[in-house]
Amino acid sequence: MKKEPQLNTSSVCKYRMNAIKDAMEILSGKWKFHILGTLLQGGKMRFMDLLREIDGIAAKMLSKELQDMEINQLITRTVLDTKPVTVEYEVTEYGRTIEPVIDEIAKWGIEYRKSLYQK
Amino acid sequence: MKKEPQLNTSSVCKYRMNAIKDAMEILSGKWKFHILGTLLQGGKMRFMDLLREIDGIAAKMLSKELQDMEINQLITRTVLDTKPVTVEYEVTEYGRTIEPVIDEIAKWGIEYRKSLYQK
DNA sequence: CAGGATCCTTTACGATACTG
DNA sequence: CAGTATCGTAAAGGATCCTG
Repeated sequence: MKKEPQLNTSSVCKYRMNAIKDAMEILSGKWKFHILGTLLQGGKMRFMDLLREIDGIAAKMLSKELQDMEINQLITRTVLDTKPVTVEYEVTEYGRTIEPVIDEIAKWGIEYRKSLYQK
Repeated sequence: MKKEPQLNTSSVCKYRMNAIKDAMEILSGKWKFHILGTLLQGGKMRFMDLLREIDGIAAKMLSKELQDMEINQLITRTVLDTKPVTVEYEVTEYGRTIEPVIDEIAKWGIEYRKSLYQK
């Protein structure tokens, strides 16, 4: 009796799985995709704009997430010399590379919502 | 002088953003994508298999995330009548609809890793 | 306006030990 | 093997007040 050739899933796709893990290190959290999505389609936005747009987020969380994303170069933060100050947030070119991911999530989310109403 | 027609970003894309929010309600957390990705390419897998595959996860977390995902019908849990018991986890057809999302995350993660080494 | 500081509650997450 | 129980830390999340 022949033994099945063992398909070693352990090593074959570790690379891919580590990539997912690394990606989630940057992108995890309830709000990152939401903020990024909002910013991607809103262009330059101010703190208050984001706070209004993003339903349910607290100022503290928004502030913290924005800082994270600035550190990771996904967005830029620009302070304009007005009175009172204006601060603009914008997605960087690098941040834009996440757009396909967000598109897929949005697509899935839309279908998911549909399935909820069908039940 | 003509005034630009105001593109009302507030309402136009609320739908999409809510979809993202809903999706993240189901998929957020450090491990969901990782577990799902592992299970997608490993087929039927047992608890210990997953624990070994998924680097860094604790049994408690794995157990909890699996329960969540079972409730949300992303995976099935099958108990086989052996001694000691065998439990198999498998992605449902519905769970498979998340594959494109995971593919995009993996793709992005791979590029992200590359960019790390270039610095 | 754009937030930080403070206080408090609730989840998320993790390590270790134990059970059917 | 497939988990649960227990305990502890760290973040998430909310409310209110404060500052340049």
